[in-house]
Amino acid sequence: MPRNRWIENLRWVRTGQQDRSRRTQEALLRAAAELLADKGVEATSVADVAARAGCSVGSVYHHFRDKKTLLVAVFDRMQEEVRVTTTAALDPERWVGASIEDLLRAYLEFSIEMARERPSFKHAGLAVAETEASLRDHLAELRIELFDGLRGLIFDRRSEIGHPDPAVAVDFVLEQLASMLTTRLEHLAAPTPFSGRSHEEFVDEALASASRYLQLQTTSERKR
Amino acid sequence: MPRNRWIENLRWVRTGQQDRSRRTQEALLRAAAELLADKGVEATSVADVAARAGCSVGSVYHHFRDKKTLLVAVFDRMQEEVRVTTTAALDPERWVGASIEDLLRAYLEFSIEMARERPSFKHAGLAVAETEASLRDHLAELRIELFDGLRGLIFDRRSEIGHPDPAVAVDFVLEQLASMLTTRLEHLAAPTPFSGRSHEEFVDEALASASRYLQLQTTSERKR
DNA sequence: ATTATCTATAGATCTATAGATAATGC
DNA sequence: ATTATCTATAGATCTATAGATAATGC
Repeated sequence: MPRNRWIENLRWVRTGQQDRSRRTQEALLRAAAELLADKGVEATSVADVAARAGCSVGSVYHHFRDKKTLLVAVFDRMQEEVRVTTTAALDPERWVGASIEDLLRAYLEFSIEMARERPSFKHAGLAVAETEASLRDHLAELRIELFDGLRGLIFDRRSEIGHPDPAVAVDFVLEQLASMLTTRLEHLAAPTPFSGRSHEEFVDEALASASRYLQLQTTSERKR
Repeated sequence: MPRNRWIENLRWVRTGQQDRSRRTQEALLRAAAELLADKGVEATSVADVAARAGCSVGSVYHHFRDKKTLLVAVFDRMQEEVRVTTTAALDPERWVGASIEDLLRAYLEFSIEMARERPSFKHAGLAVAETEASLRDHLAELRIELFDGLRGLIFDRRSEIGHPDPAVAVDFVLEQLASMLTTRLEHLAAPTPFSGRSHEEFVDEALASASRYLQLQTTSERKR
């Protein structure tokens, strides 16, 4: 137990002073990330991580105070990458001239792309977050940041929306798309009605659905 | 290792010959189900289960060959209840006179009701299934049975559907609703755009969305 | 007599540490 | 001289079993 509440969430990660140290630490974080993605938190032992990183168990504990600290470090790094990417993606400058449908399509396609590049990224994160409240909170903040940003971009274009209550409708559509992405991209996909179909077909139908529900009007329609 | 492949999936659960035995077995299954729902597979030890059931560790191993056999027994029982309920629910006789919207509403409301009654039912099942392929397969079969049944009932009413490709559209809607239910009813719900709103509001919007996407026509519209 | 239960413990992991050994860079 | 690494192992779990003890019902 830490002596006072000001330091109870401080986790010690040693900052190496030799080149060798940084290489080992990097190897450990990388190995841990891969094993977490493959096998989950419980099945990944410190000895496994050390072996995959090509060093000893003792060395792990030289760099990280305990196992949890190592896991938190892995996930913190992942989260930071996501945060930077999200912030850049949500810059309104990037979306000048885009319609709501363009925004939603970009959201879907980018999410699918990310899942293809790093298959178990999200799964590993959720697994670690399950045992560590502070990470769960960080993850929640990230999600809120993403959805707030998207909601804002869409709301700037609310003249396209014919639905009588745009505030409710936009939230509903975001939840709808996020849920379907989760189902579609999750680690071990169970069979679902649409799982046999291609990502392209999925994106098309998802946009058709959102478009009809929001009652989106194209620019030409609004001009009339 | 079993001696031949014909018995390699046979798991031994002793059938008690005394009343006392059946009571203990019942208590063990019940205790295990509760602990699995609360803490997940890895965090539930055999000693925990024994303690909660009010008996000893040795007794657990009298009834179940090993820990996995106990978990499988717990989940098998859950699955059987689900299967019976699903089969009864999908009987076409029950739905004479129902519209597609009635069917979808019933699906949503029943799912929400179930999750309220037995909060961690599904979560526990998925946790066990993750470590046991045969259960994963059973679970997949159950899902397929549910979706095939629903798809059939809806297709019997396809004259209500205005969407140019009803086969695709029905699959898409089922996936959409199933995904959103998963998001909404999952064990530890993360914050989502729509998570602050009531179940009633959710059901209304989900049906509005499905109805617009499928281009459902009411009976009176079709008569015209 | 048979079946069910309990106590106690062996054996397998896994986390974390202590102490010895090797590499680094001022 | 300092920092990083390794080897070996203590201590904490957890699964599963052996053997003794208690309850059941023919």
